[in-house]
Amino acid sequence: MPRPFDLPPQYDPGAVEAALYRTWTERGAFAPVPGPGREPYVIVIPPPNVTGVLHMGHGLNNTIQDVLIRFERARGREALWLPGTDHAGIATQNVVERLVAKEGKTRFDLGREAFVARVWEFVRTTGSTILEQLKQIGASCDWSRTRFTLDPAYTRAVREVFVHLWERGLIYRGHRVIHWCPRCLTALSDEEAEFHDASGTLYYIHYPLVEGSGYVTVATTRPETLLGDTAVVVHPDDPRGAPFIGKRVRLPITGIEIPVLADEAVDKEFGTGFVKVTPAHDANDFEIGLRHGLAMPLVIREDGTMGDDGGDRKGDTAPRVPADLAGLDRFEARKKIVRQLEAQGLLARTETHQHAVRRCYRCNSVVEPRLSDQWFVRMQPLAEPVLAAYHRDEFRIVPERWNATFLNWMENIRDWNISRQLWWGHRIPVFTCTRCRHQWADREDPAACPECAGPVEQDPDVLDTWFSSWLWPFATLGWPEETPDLRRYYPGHTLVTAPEILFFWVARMLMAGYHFLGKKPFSTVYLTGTVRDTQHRRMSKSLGNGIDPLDVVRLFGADALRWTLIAGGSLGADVMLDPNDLETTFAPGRNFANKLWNIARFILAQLPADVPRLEDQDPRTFTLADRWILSRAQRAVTEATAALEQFRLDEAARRCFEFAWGELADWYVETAKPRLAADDPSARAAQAVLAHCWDIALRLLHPVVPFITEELWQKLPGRRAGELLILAPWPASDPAWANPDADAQFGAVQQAITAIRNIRAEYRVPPKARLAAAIRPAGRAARATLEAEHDTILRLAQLESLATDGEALTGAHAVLTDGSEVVVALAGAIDVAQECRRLSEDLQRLDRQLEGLTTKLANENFVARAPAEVVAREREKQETWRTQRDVLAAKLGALGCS
RNA sequence: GGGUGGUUAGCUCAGCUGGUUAGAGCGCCGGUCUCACAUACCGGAGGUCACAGGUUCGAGUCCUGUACCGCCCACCA
Repeated sequence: MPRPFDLPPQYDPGAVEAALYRTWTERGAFAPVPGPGREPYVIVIPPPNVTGVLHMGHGLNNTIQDVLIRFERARGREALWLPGTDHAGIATQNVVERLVAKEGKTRFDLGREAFVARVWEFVRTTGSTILEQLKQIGASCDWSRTRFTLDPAYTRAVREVFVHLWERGLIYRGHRVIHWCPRCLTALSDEEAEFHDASGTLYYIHYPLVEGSGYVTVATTRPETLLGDTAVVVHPDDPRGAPFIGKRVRLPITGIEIPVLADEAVDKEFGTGFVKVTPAHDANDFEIGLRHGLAMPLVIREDGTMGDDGGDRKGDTAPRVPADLAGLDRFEARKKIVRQLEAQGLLARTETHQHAVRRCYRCNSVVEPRLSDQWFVRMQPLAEPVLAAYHRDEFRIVPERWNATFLNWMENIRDWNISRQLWWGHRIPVFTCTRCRHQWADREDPAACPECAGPVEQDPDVLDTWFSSWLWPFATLGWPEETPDLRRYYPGHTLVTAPEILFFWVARMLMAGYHFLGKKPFSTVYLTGTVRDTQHRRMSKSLGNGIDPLDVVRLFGADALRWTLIAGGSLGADVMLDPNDLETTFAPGRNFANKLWNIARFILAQLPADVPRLEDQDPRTFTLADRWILSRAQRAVTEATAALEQFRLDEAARRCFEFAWGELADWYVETAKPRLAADDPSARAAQAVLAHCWDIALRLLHPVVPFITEELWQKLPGRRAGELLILAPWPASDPAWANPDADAQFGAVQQAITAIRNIRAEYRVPPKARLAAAIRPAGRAARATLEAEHDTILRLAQLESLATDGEALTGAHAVLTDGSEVVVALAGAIDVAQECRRLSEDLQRLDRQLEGLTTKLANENFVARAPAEVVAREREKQETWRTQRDVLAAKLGALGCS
């Protein structure tokens, strides 16, 4: 007799999630628990920007990490998920600069010290926002170990690393053309200057010869840089160049004379074969300039406006930027110069040109190549140990397809520009004596020059943000101190991140790990996909196609969000979400949570306070359905575990979903209802099986949908007080419960029920009508099963009576795959023609299949070459189908069908 | 230019080492408020697995090529 349900029929995630999360944290459930035989399992979070706001990319990435950490925690590992934030130099400075701009000021108005204080103030007030948001999606990080890349201890690590590299000659001052962002006013690394395809214009410009009347024509996308040209080059083998090499040409606009030189770097196929050389504003031209000892005048200033700005002028000291162009933005100057060229008849022609333009990854400004002095790290010595370790299989990348990309970058690694002309970040610990010019890197701020005791000044620049993030796997654990955490939790295990920071971060962490600790930082790199909209566009704020994960949490619950992200996309694949239809996108997860809620409402109403234990039941009281669902549970555990071990989170989620909803709720619960109402050993057996399987389902599903499962697990009777599902052991796969016979027999029962339901639907039998039916079993075994399950079939197919003794009935027919025959009595309702059509369609389909199969089995090659078990399986199938076919054919004959 | 991924039902995707009648969710059609759940239940329709070759007894699955979409890298200005 079911008790009244004291839970509402709808699950309200908003009412329970916050309290559950509080319980987990209060009980210290996220902290790693050391113990005998417990191996650590460590994930370090990719630290979000301290100014960041949670977006779907974070949602995906962190849900994956949470699933993995909860799985390993349940498996008994000493699981640590270490959280924290990144100071994100440029990004954070930009945010605060914008705030300051609202007050009508620039950072220069405030001055360095006041501005940095302002950033700190901002970070202190808003810096934990994104971590709080992570809590809302259920992230089970050990918050007691939260780190920030500008923490004092972390800063010591960064400084130690810098000085260490300096002492080994791996940091040097490079004088070359680097990427410069004229808006952020800083240098950028190669990785920070991203290529964007652009449709530009290729301008063909005449450079008149100084002597005589001819000219050479160059092609360029950047006419404004001609002010800084110091040569024209042509390939030495290019016959077009021969008459001009060694001659001098006159720059348009300024009239400055420059030489025509030969250089092999020129591509003869492109443009006119003549290339203008602007050594101070183009990395290639810089190389050419070096080879030929050219002057390298800077003609674009740091802010992107035109102007003489020094450079390596050598003997060439004439002003290069005319007064009417000085101070103009480079793109304005381009237009003006083009007009002037046209006016002077020096613009030969223009054509549209597809090319790639580098833009600042933080503000999207077009980057200006610029001759400059910066600090660089020599990367090759750091890369080599990582490559060697890669080839020893010490770590791996999933999905594997990223290996080629990773290797290509590592094998062609370039030195890393680490200095940034910013104020927010780790100040570069390089000091210079203003008296004797001695320069050194120091772990402590020196009071005076160690050489001459003269006054010292520190390098004004800060380090690239990534110069601190690359230490994340060990600096967060206390390195360079030999802390217990460092000993215990390094190396870590799984790193989950987006592929776009494979070079920025992942590769460099590997290099730092091997260089400074001699060991890998993690064993597996899991590269996630990208979250996109239905048009496959990356979700971004600027496109306005983003979905706020917190909106989803509010509308559908954190589990719904997690479900869609995990079950919706496979390993490393992009996840497509529809920002215009949140309902459709997230309903599956919400519906599933609600389903679990209602399964629980039912089960809880069936279970007494002292839940019968499975092992206390007499095995003879187990029904076919009991044996079947226990067998399915065993399979679910095995398959879900295997899938998670292979990082197939989607597969695990779907398998558990099928177990809970498709197998447990749709079939087992339905078969068990009448037994549960009784008070006898069979009822107790059903209760024990139900409780057991439900417990397994909740444990299996917990990593993906932690809130609803914890909430429902708390309601299960018979647990020790205070136990938490998050800390409950992962279910063991007990092979003793595997039962292929039960699988097959229950499958036959399901088929019989479905066949009868099918007939009812086709003949539009009202659901309330109870019909008579008969089954003629195909054999003795089938008879035994169907007779034993008589009551189940009767109830689930809504029958009045069910005969299994071959009683003749008039009605609608179906033949099951084993040849068992089903007849549903439909006295007046039967339309013989319709019946003939239904059955003959079945027969035709079967004949088609049988024909294919017979051909296959008649093929000597197949029988000889296919594995014996495959052949045997096909023979068995043929046997079954023949039986089914014969029964169908006989039935058609009996009905008098043509 | 090099590398790499995708193309399976109207939509979003599974389909792992080639071997049952290619699956799921959503949507759609028909029927049900059946005492856990209408965010549900029952039944159903819907796919020449992008295209063309090839390997094989057998190909959605392996190979080659083509087309389209995407991502990464790259010093043709």
